[in-house]
Amino acid sequence: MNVEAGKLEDVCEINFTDEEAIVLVRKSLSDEPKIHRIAEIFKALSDPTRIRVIEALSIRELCVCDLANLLGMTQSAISHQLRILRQNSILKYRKEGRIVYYSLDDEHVSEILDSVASHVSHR
Amino acid sequence: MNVEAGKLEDVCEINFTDEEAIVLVRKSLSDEPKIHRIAEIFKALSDPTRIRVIEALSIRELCVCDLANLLGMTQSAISHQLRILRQNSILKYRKEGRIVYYSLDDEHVSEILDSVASHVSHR
DNA sequence: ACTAAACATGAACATATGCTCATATATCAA
DNA sequence: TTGATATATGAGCATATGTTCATGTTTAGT
Repeated sequence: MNVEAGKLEDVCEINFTDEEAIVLVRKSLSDEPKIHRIAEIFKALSDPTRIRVIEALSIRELCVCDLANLLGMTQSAISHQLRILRQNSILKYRKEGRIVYYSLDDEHVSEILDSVASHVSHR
Repeated sequence: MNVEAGKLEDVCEINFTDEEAIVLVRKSLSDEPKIHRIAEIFKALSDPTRIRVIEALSIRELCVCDLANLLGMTQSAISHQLRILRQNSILKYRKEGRIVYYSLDDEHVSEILDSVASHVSHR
């Protein structure tokens, strides 16, 4: 089919909603880069291991070793996941000698997680 | 390596943070089913197409046909994505003859999206 | 009853994801 | 300097994801 997004051709034969309204909705959509950035953030939060990491770090900062210990995973696995969270500005870190301490970069993230957690709860 | 999650063995040779604190953090983590459910919700929100759908439906309800038209995608592709959002209680729908109108199941979702959108913006 | 329209869904395929394993880098201790 | 520790990262592999294509289901119109 491959309809271009900008043209508003008929996909179905009959247009049930008025075209004006659809044009309005289209204008309200975020631009592509922003849409992708938003999806990326959600993707960074879409893994159980990474949720556990965030929950843990919302209590206190922890080093990689402690996180691996706490979650019963290898240092390598945790380190890979930390990189994803770091790259999405969800975590920050500080080095103290050989030890790297991770913590939440922003309380905002904690709020978003709580928000989804409560969404999950009352259903 | 394969350390068990419940045991708190040493992953690194030295335990830098006190064990008491780690035990406390562990207790504060959500249970496994809830963690997975939370990750699932985030996963449902982790695709650009689905973000566009949600943004559109946050303005007004739309039928599958309109959504396909609006986003320049095939009816099949949209339908598959709608199923994922439906199954995660993010969308609801009502039938009117052959037409199926989709809308947000909960304004909560819209708030979460806005929250992440603003998180993305000021960086 | 028959045809067509609106939507749903299973199979297939290309790509992405998360872990393991091996190894690299950086820092501390002796 | 040498060896050990804490962390990071690339390659590889099994599994998951998003789209297309073909087809099924339901409803409207004639």
